[in-house]
Amino acid sequence: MNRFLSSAVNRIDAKGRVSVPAHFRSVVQSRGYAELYAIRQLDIPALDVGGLDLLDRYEARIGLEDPFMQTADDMSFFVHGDGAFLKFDQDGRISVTDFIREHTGITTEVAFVGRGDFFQMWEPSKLAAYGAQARARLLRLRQGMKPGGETGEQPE
Amino acid sequence: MNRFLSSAVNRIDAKGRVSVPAHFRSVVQSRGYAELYAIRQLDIPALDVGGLDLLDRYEARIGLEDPFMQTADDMSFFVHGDGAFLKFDQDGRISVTDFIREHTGITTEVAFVGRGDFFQMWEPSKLAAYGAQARARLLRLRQGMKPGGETGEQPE
DNA sequence: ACTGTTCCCGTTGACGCCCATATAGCCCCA
DNA sequence: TGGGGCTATATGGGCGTCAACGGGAACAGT
Repeated sequence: MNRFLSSAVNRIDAKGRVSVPAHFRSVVQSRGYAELYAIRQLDIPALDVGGLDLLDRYEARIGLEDPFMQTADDMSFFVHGDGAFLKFDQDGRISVTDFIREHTGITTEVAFVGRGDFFQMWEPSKLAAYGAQARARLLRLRQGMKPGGETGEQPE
Repeated sequence: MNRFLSSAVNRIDAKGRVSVPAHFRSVVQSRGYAELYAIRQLDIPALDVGGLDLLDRYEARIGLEDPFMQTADDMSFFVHGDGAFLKFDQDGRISVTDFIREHTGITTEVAFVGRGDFFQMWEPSKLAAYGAQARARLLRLRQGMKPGGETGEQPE
């Protein structure tokens, strides 16, 4: 399977390196990503990491904004100017730079979370908190929806 | 028969493995599932396990949302971040990882429950409790009472 | 020269592969 | 029809492989 799926927490060693989960590495390879590109999430202390096609997604988002507005310029600045490339060493590890630490609050451990076409890096406790919120939002959504929808409904 | 039906309880061995019931394995094979996709239920301590079409269904549902809204992000977070692939060993066993244990409370035994197009994994006593509640809800319905009345216990 | 990065090696623990055993159900055959 | 053996399933365990991780040494940039 070549989608980023599931999550894992790995430790950062004394030299500031962390192993990217083996499953994610194989996805990276099967997708033919030569390098990984990381972008800071706007309102969330997480990094989105993926191939260069990750940029396409963000550029599509920018395209929805009025190019004369400040928002579009801010977004463009953010996406194009505030990203970084991550390089694997021979053991499949990347080094956790200040670029990563500042935005995420990561110190000693990194939580990797699959997101389909990309994955995220989190500080584990912040991930847990955010996950609980996301879950609560989905539950509210489900209770507000009419039962008997087709595609996404759980048989219950 | 091509559906996941009936239920069984199997033991987890010292290495953290558990046999998937042979009947379920034959359904898996007849459906041509190469690997199993597992996802945590939102508000119930159980895992839904099925083929890739289960994942496809969820992703199709996500595709209906505006990809830049919170809801789409929450759904992807849930489907991809709270999902995982399970691999059979050659004897038809899967290993019970922390991913499974955390959400379900499974420790020494696993209850497998057929649900038609997928099956579920439960901690046996929680399954029994949930089954009793479900039965009670159905009974109240038949008697013309409102479901979820004051006598109902919360899932635990 | 110093600091940070990259390469390479060793250790440890988890997991997959393979084989063994026990038990229960089934079939065959006398 | 009763008994014996065969088979399939669940389960246990030995062992090799690989991923995560730690650390020494080579290397490069300042």
